[in-house]
Amino acid sequence: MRLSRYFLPVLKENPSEAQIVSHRLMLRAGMIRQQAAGIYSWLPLGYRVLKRIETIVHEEQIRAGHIPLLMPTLQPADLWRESGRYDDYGQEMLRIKDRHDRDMLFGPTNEEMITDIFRGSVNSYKDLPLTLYHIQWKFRDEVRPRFGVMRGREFLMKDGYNFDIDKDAALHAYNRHMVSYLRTYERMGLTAIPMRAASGPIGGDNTHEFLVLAQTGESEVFYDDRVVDLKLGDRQVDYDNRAEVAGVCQEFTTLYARTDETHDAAAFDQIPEAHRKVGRGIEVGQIFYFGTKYSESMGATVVTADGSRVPVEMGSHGIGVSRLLGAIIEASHDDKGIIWPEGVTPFHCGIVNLKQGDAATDAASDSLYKALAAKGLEALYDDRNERAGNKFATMDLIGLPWRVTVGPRGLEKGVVELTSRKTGLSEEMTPEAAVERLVQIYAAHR
RNA sequence: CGGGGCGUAGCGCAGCCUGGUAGCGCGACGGUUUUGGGUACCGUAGGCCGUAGGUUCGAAUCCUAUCGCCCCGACCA
Repeated sequence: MRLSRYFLPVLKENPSEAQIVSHRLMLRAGMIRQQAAGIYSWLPLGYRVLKRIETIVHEEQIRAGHIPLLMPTLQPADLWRESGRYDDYGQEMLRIKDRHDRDMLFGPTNEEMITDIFRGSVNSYKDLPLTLYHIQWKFRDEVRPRFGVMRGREFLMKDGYNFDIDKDAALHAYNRHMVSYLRTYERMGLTAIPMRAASGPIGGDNTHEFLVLAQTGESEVFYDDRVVDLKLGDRQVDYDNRAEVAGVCQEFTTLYARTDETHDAAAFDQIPEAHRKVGRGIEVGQIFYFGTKYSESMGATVVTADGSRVPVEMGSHGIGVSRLLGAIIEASHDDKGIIWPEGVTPFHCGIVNLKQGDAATDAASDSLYKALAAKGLEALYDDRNERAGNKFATMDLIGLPWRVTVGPRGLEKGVVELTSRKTGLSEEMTPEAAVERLVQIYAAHR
């Protein structure tokens, strides 16, 4: 993409309404624009990252054997009356009447609807196990939305629901989600720690929240800091192997890690003092096993091998997709701007043409741009007629992980400069070598 | 929902107390200059001063109401 033809309304100054760093940077980098309290438009740069995150979530869910579908944002109230949550949910649920005076609502979650879909088409144990999920906009009418997309009223969420024949199978689904979530966050360059949590109105007694450590987090967290070093890395997990999946979960949940809701001071004190940490975290996902809470109230049953009919065992699992943008920025930025991890960056690299209008630098920048495209790499080419300082500042602000600088000085020697946003270190090399290096870097993020 | 703050140009703000032709910086646009870290100069455009009502000869300014936004707390898959 040529910057001269793109829509990237960056701001030099901090908008006064934004208090925390991720919100400020998203506004300044031209990623979002607020339309009402807690409701945002996603401008092109923000939309790219959002789509990138969504893609990773999809890929990891599908890898785990889960099946995507798409349910609507608007739901009929009757479904919620059936589960009993229409009255329970309270003011957070946005209630709407249609022209025929029917009660509707903007979905804050989809347990009822997915259960309705399930019971309408699934009757036999032979159709299980089944895990369905979607990535769809939710609306929760928060009393006080804040922190930009971190606590918006409208937000994009992946929510999945497993249907299993018995508790063991359902707990395997729970574990499978934990592993797939760990992979998902790692691909985004995040360390998200599974922490035992409280289940709240959703019910059930088995639940973990995934928290990204950040000073601006809304939850207080207590943990053994050795959990931070746990990594899934390159290992291949067979998602159908119950013991293997359970083993990974065991590995990631044995060390103490809890939010203030479930904190146990006595257990915490058992941790060696050097590893005992209290901090704050951003919740970016949660998994639940809740058994037959919804299947019983809504009549979602299957016929078993012996001919009897039983309510299915269920769980639900969520990832805050739009919130992740804020969480990633909170975890990865400096005083100049955002630092995107390679896995979620809106463009693979930036190209800064230091002397726009100069025949040699224009030609070199242009051919570099095309060479990258030929290798499937998307560059944001700053071809504006601006000062170098302005171009560098823009690139730093929007946080592309790599920048190729093309200038007359370097071209005399036949080189361009490849700079890491994260370390700030630059290396001179031929344009061909720069392309090859970027190809290698991104090979690990395909 | 309780407490506090703020609505004036795209962004950041001054002016309000003490009523009298709406300003500054950045940005945008045109030009000159410049070109390896937000350059300099000249010029131009852009505002029902959130909205409605009131007081007054006269309201961005005083009064009332209302809408919106932000922060703290409470709340929160």
